[in-house]
Amino acid sequence: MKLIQIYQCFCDPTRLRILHLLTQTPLCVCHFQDALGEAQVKISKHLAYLRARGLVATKRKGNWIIYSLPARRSAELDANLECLQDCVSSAPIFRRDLQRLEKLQASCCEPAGVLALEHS
Amino acid sequence: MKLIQIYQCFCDPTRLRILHLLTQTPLCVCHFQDALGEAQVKISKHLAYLRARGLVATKRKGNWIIYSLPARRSAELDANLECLQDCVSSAPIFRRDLQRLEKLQASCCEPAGVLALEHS
DNA sequence: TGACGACATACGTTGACAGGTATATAGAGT
DNA sequence: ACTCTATATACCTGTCAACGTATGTCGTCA
Repeated sequence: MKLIQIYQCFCDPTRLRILHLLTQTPLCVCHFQDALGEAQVKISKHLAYLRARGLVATKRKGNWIIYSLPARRSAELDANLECLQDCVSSAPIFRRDLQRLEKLQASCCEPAGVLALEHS
Repeated sequence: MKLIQIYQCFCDPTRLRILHLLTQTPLCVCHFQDALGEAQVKISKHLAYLRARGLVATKRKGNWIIYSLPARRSAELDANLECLQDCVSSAPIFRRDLQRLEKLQASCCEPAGVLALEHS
């Protein structure tokens, strides 16, 4: 049951924060590290978890690996991501993540991560 | 984070089926047993799990214990239950659960379970 | 080719949870 | 008081996931 995998991915705070950022823009690992303030291993393993279940897609860009929501998503995933957005928009942790992300914009892997939308 | 608990509850197939039935009507344990075709222990433990996290409420009625969605629900819970409904309405397992439930209606704990809506 | 940076993976530990078997509780009816 | 029925809980086992530490991989650039 595909739905179950979605909920399994959703039931960890770190993964929820990751997915929340991804609904805004594709990102490389170091952006997640900085925006969430978590260790590289932790981020990397949660991303692998999400990837194994098809909730995120990857694309290499030089030294960096850009994570994004998959281009073609199931109706279930779209519905739940939207629902997540609604539930989360007011929560302080998620707002803070977003704010920190915005302050990073051009720092780390340059425009690569944040502007990947236009390039792809 | 309350949201996490919702997703934790949602990430097991049996619990998902239970919640799906509860969006239709309050039910006693034996109704779940029959509709889902699962053992009493299994149902009972998943109900306890849901109850511990506030996703369901209970009410004693003679020999039976009626489970229902809590009267006052958080916005998050409501949103996710609605989303679940949308995702699940076409899935065969869930349809089958509902059909089996309908055939049980007046059998087990009489009107107690299914009609609890009107009594409360 | 060698070093460095970004990211992934192996390994070990710990804790949570799913499932089953067996047993307890609690109300109803006799 | 005893019994029956509905439901819950204790205990055990296996699995999986979270986290940290250490190490591997793979591009890039000199």
